[in-house]
Amino acid sequence: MSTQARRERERAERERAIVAAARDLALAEGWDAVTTRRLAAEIEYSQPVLYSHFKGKDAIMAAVAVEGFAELADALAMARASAASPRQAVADVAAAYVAFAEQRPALYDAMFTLAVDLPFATQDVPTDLARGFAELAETVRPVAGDHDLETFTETFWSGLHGLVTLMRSGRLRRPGHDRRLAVLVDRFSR
Amino acid sequence: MSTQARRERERAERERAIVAAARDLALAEGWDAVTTRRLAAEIEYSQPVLYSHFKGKDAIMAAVAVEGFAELADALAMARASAASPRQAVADVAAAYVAFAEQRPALYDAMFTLAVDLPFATQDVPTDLARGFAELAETVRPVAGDHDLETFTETFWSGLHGLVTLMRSGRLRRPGHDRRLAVLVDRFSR
DNA sequence: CAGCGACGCTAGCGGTGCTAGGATCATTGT
DNA sequence: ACAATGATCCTAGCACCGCTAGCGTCGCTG
Repeated sequence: MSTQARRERERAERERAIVAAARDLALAEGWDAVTTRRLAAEIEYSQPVLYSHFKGKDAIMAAVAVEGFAELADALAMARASAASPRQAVADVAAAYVAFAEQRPALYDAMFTLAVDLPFATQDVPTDLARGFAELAETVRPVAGDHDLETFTETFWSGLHGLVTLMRSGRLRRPGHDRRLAVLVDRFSR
Repeated sequence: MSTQARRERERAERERAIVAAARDLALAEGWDAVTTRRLAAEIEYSQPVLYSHFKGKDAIMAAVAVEGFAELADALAMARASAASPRQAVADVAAAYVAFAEQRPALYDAMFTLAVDLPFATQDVPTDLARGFAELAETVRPVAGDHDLETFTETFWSGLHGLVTLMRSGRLRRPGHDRRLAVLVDRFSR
């Protein structure tokens, strides 16, 4: 009976290895470089093994994204906790959000621009994603005025997301980024 | 000598047909359905002909995107011209921007999320794109306060872009969209 | 120890963007 | 008038993609 336990452990370990390999490869060379063949080679198994763990490549990307949600939530929480004032918290959290997206572009893509098939605005959204959103909401709560907090937070989030994606895709030039972020924070700090 | 003129005319016509076919196919079935083979079949030529007109599929998408810039600029200009007040203009232009993205999602994708290789923040940006940006800038000029106008416009644009992309990728629910847009407009109207 | 079931492999399917090479046809020079 | 030249467009194919069918092997169970 213990051999079965070992097999299950090995299987879980292999699943972790798949997600880790996908994540590392995406961070190093972008998602285009993450093919099922390379992934299989990386974990030293054959290609079909991937499909005994995940429904397809999208599901693997979704798993990577879920890991990213936890990291982002942590980063936002840390920025909020160490801010001197509520208004400063907005600026710090915004900066942390943008820094996360800039330092882990592939991770950010998996979370917010690719892999559409993971639950977002439904009932069972990943808890770490909800945590990140809650961090944003608590951050802007003191400056939301009489706006609906959820709506206000979503709009602020959209502003951050727009800045990140437009800059990373070359639609906005790198210099000026700090000023744009400052404008956004200013507009959402009343 | 006139036969050469005819050939050039036919060639230009064929190039227009390629872009039109790509555009129609993308609008009808999304960019995933736009393959070089289907495109070739659509224009009733063989696949390699595409490559005598464009460097690759990305270049075809870029051509479609450039057409889209003209449409967007027109839509924004019309919204701005018919607005009753400067503040109303901000709301109307924002609504026009979002409506454009919602009604022509494939076109919007080509313009702002895919096809990275077209000139954006460089010297020779497509004139229609510059026109669209100028429309945005003139719209927000009365409400920009003492912010740098270009920075202010870019940030407002980012907010719109974020709303559009997050909603279209399922990260934001459809209901609440109007309220989010209202919050954004409110924040950027002083 | 025989039978069975789970597991992971090889091989392959239908598709992608893109290109090499040859055939065809109009234009040009003699 | 005819041959050489050049442009034009097609067939065929390359290397790769995500994904799957089917088989062999190995270990557990009766």
